[in-house]
Amino acid sequence: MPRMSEAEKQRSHQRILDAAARLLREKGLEATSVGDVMKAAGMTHGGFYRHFKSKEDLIAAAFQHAVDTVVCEMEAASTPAARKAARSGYIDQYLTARHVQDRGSGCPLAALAEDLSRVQGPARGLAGETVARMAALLNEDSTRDTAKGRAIMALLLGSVALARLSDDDEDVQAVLDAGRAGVTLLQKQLK
Amino acid sequence: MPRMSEAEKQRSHQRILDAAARLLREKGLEATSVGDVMKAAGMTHGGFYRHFKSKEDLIAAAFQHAVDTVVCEMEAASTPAARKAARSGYIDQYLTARHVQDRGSGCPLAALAEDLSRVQGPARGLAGETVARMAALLNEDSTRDTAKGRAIMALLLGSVALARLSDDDEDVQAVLDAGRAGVTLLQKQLK
DNA sequence: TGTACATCAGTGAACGCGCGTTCACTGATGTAC
DNA sequence: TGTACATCAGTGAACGCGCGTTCACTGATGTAC
Repeated sequence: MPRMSEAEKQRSHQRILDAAARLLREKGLEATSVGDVMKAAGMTHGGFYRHFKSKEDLIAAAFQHAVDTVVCEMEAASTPAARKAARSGYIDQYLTARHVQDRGSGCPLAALAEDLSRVQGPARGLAGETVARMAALLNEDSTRDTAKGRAIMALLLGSVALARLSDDDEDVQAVLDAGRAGVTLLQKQLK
Repeated sequence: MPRMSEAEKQRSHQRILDAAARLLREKGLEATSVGDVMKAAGMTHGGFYRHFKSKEDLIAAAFQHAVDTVVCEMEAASTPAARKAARSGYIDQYLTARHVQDRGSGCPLAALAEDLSRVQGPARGLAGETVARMAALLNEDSTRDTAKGRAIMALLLGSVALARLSDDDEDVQAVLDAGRAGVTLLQKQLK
C-alpha cells in the first residue's frame, strides 16, 4: 500500500489532529494513547512518528488545533457588532447541557486545564497563551485590560467543570443557570 | 517486623490516606501510582491491599479525606457570624498564589474536578456531593437554594484553574484579582 | 501468669498488560535521465 | 514519453518500562487454655 502521495499525507495529518483533538478532550491526556488516536484516524500506531516527534508534541499540536477550531468564529468577526454577537453566541452555547456532555468538541480549557497545568511540555505554554487569547475575546472593551474577560472565562470554565461532576440533569441545569446569572452580572457590572 | 498492632495499622491507614490525598491532588489520578503513595506513606506497595480493595477505592477515600480536611473548619462554625467569618477566610485563602502553587493541600475540586468527571467509580458520586456541600457552605442564606453558592464556587475554581496555567507571577495575580473582584460582585448583587 | 497457636500487617518477587517508541520492511510516489 | 531508482508514508512485530494486583512468606500480636 504505502507510499502515499504528499497530498494524502497531509490528509492523514489532519485526520490524526482531528482524532487527537477529540479524544484528548474526551478521555484526558494520559488515558488517550497514541494507538487510540491512530486507530481513530484509520491507521496503525507505527506511522505516528512520520507526523509527530512524540506524544507530547501531538498534545501541543492537537490542543492548538482544538483552540483554533473553537475560537476562529469569534476571531473572524470584524465589526464591533459582529464581535458582540459572536461573544454572546459563544457564552450561550458554553453554558448548555450539550457542552457539558460533549467534551470532545467543547472548550479545550474546560476539558484539559487541570491536565495541562501539570504538564511541562510545549502544551503548557500554549495553554497560558490561550487564557490570554480567550480573555481578550470575552472582554467587551478590547482597549482595557482583560480582568473582566478573565473573570467571565473563569466562571464559564468553572460552571462547566462543576456541571460535569453531576449525573443528574436538573442538577446540571441548576449549575449552568447559576453560571449564566453570574456571567450576566459580571458583564453588566464589572469594571 | 510484621505483624503490627491494631493501633499501628490505624496509623498506617492514616498515613496512606494523607499521602494519597496530597499526591493525587499534586499529580492527578492517573499519574499517581499505588507504589508512589505507599512509598510516601513509608511502606512498600504490597501492603496496600490490607487497607484498600483497589486504587479506585483509595481515590474515593482519599478524595473524601481531602474534602473533609479542607471543609471541616467552615462546617464547625456554629453561629451565623462565625459562619460568615469562616466563609470569608476560605474565599480569601482560595484566591492566593499560595493556593495556586500548593495543589497538594488545596481545594480537591480545583485539583481534580476534570479527572473526577471522567471517572466511573465511587469517587464520581462523592465529587457531585461535594459540589452541593461546598455550594451550601458558600451560600450566604442557607435557607435559600444554592445558586449563589454554586456561581461563587464556579468562579473560585475557574480562577485557580486558569491561574495554574501561567508561569508568570504577575499573570497569576491578575487572574486571582479578577476572580476576587468577580466574587465580591456576586456576593453583593446575586439573588 | 505462662504457654501454645492462629491471625494478619507488611514485605518483596512475580504476574499480565498496555504504554510510548523503534525498526525492518513494503510498495506506490516522485525524480533524474 | 519511457525507464531506472531513490524516497518515504504507513505496517506490524518487537523493545523496555511501569503499572495494578497477587501471593508465598515473616514474625509480632492477640487469644485460648
